[in-house]
Amino acid sequence: MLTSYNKEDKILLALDCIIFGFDKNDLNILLIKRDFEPEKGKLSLIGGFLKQSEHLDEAANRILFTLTGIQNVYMEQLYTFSKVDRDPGERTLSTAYYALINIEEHNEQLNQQFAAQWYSITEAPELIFDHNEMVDKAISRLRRRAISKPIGFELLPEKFTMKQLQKLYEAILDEKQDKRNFINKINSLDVLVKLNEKDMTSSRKGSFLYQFDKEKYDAKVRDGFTFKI
Amino acid sequence: MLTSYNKEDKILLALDCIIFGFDKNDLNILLIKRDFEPEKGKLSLIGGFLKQSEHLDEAANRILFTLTGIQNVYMEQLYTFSKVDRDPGERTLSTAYYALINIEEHNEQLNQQFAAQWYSITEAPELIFDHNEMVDKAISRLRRRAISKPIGFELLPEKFTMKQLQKLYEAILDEKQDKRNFINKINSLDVLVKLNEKDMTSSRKGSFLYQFDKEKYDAKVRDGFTFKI
DNA sequence: TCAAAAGTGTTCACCGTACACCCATGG
DNA sequence: CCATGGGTGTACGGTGAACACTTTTGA
Repeated sequence: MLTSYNKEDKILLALDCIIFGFDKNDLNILLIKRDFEPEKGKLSLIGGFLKQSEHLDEAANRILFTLTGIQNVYMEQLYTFSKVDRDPGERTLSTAYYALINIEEHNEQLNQQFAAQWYSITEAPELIFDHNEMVDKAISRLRRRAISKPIGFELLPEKFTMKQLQKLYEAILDEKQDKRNFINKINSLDVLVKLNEKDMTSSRKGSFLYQFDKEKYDAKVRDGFTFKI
Repeated sequence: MLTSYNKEDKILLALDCIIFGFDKNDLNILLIKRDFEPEKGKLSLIGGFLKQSEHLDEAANRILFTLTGIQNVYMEQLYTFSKVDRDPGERTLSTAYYALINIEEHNEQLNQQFAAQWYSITEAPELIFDHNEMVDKAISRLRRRAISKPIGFELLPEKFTMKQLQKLYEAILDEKQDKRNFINKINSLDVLVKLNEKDMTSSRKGSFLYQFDKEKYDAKVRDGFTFKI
């Protein structure tokens, strides 16, 4: 029947995930020690190969789940890397995805069941292949997204303090924020619910907890609102 | 030697180009009537397949050149599309690229040697497969890029009038610009050279021609400047 | 009572936006 | 001399940035 594509080359398509987590002060990424050749023993992003009948988004979720037990998190396709010699083992392309996860919710299972470990992006460990390039691109993308879409909350617990939110944005944007201006800005966006509940772990006075109100945000967006930090 | 990847699936990787041109008032894209199955006779983006030992960027340039005779133009990778049934002929992925070209410089050869034809993006012709989705994504990307990077000039002749530049941005952003504010903004960026030369085709008085000064722009960027329209 | 973090408003400079008239020229 | 598009400046409101003191409470 359809024969027109027969002469074309088929290629191995890998998929690598840049998994971001936020831990009090720093943006972290999840890395594993590669346990097979080539480059066995070196640090690497979490990755795998696309299957014949699989959407890239599905593959990204499958690989993430298989290697970390994590599922149902924010993921977005980043870029497809195709340097001919990027993997010395064999010619592969790799489509990179990045994910945002709440570290607290996933830490235990990660440490116990899997070899994955968190590294601060400020340490910038050396990775195999073109994975450092992937991480750099992911960080830039995250920066641009985080100021124009409410995705930062994916990195925080459900309930968080203003201070935590500020620290998060300072880590993402790599620049200090003015406390009052930051809070004023967040409040003017009017997409958080202030809870009648305080976090008492950080001070005697305690600080109020907030929650992102997705319904309110969606309604405002339908009404022409744009999130902007 | 290295055998660890052997069991993985290999997949056909296509590449499609969204080629933008600007013609007086409208943003156009270059399309061809597909002359092979499946979907023979329908409108399609310009595309081809990635070869085993080829970088995607190279492939994009090769395909563009082969099907249009165009080379050395601005191109950027957009996204990799992977719906399992996106091509009814066979399972393929497609990485989309978009290109910006100066229509005038390329029009003749296009019309004569190739089957490619320009269509206004406002007409939104129906395309095969997921190509409409690709075009939509390319337009959004172009919008975001054009206001933060000086790529719009790629769509204009080397020498252009302020009016042409304004029309271009109106077409890209799909919104009318105020003449004085637009010119003020452009002038405040200070990256154009005003030539001692007028375009006499549009009025009795004639309008001055300008040129983008890439050296000046690069120098300013090194100095912390960011282009912003 | 004191140490430590939480919480809270105002002022000012700058930028984006709205807006209308004169100029130059060829026919 | 007139019709046509080219070219120019200002005033205002809103937004972003700088900035310091009071409150609460557990030890």
